[in-house]
Amino acid sequence: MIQLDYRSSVPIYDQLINGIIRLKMVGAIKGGDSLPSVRALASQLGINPNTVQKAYAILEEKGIIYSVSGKGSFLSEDEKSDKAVMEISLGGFKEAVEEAHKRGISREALISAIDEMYKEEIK
Amino acid sequence: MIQLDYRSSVPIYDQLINGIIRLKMVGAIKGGDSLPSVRALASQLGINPNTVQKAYAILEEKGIIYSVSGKGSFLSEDEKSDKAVMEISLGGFKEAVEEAHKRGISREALISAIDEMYKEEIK
Amino acid sequence: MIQLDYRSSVPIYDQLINGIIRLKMVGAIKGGDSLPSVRALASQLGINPNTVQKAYAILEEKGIIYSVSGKGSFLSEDEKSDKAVMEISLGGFKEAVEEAHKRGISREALISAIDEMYKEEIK
Amino acid sequence: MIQLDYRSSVPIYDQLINGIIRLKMVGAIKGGDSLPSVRALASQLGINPNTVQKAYAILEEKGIIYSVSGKGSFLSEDEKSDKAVMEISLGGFKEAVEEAHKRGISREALISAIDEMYKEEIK
DNA sequence: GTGGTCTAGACCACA
DNA sequence: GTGGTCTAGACCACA
Repeated sequence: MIQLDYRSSVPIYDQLINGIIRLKMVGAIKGGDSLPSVRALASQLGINPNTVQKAYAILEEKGIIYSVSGKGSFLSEDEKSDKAVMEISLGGFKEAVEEAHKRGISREALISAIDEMYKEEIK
Repeated sequence: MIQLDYRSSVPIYDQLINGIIRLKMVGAIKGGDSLPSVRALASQLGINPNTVQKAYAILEEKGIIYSVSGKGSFLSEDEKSDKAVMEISLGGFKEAVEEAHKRGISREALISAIDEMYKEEIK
Repeated sequence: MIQLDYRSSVPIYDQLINGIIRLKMVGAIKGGDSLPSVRALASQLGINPNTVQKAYAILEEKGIIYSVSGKGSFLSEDEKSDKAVMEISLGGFKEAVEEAHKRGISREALISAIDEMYKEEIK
Repeated sequence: MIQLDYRSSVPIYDQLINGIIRLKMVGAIKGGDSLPSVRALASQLGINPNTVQKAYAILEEKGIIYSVSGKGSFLSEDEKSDKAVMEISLGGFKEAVEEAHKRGISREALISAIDEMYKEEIK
């Protein structure tokens, strides 16, 4: 299930993208699986179909899913998809590292922050 | 000096905040130092005074700077300030770690990404 | 045999039309030959008979095939058919050339692109 | 100026993308130039701002333009942009060549079609 | 039913 | 004013 945070400044379509990528990363869904239809997911989450459409379109453009008109949307199975998923997953993290680096935070400080968080199972 | 990227999707006022925090982190400025006036900084960077004002207001709210009417703005000296600086600096990073963790990315994968980036001096 | 790509954004009925035209272009089928019945082709390809019907209707409209009630569908034999086949085959290509020309791409750039692709046996 | 064909099956946002790329290819606009605002272009063309927004978003994603909130949209100046423009420009043409190849049309037939069209200055 | 496109119109952050 | 997001709702081709 995808959990949306309407109060977040992160756009809903981005949260959707993240949610689907997360489901793939943790193995809840895999290549070839069909995704809920645009309308079904929209009504299930209580959001507008256009918003789901936007998320699906971006995922398709990245090669992570493919959509067939009149049939539905499916998770891609090829390598390219896995690579794209990994890239996006690490993308946000890398940006954060870059930002931290710009602020003069040392490699060690970052690693100890990670250790601390993983030790407490995050938060 | 603060370098702005007008093409970035990061708001200018956020870039300003980041810039001032960075200057403090790397020791270029320290507690008690005076900051340029809103107008001076705005004209120096060629941006709108409102934007500088917004950045200063947020920094003041966090306790990182303080303003004295008719005198100007100054970097705070107390511990609270240092903590706030560190918190903001690490804040975005921690969120990214949490997101990565949710996606099932291992601690090791994150650290190796950091190592790779610091080795190449970021990017 | 006609190979369908269900993931393609090109409609199935268009792929069918392309497939039949290709078979004629390469000489695998020729004027007078009978085509599989709508139902037979549909079941063989695992698609909806409506889709095959649509493809046949368009081919008939162009004069490339003709249907005889109770007998089936056949490839036309007259010149008009050959011309239509060529026209359809080159149609999309000519549009692309026109578009490229509008964009200021030179004749030479187009030809070198073709050479490159044919050298690598396309893609 | 960008000419739209509402009867075409090519989506309006794609026609917009093509139009802007064409203007860049022929040198009518160049790196650094500002584009009309989303709203201005929409009202000028008599279409919905969302449609222009979609075109701009895609162009930005390809690195061909960049948008600054509150400022406007601008043509990128870097090499990457030029490469993307060329790629998209030739992209449609290459697809057409591939399609023609699948249909068994020879390299020579394609080239003679090009020659014919360029001789008559297209159409 | 399914994805894709488009309009009309609102609201927000930013400059 | 400017880009960006989102909703509500319509219409289309396709299967």
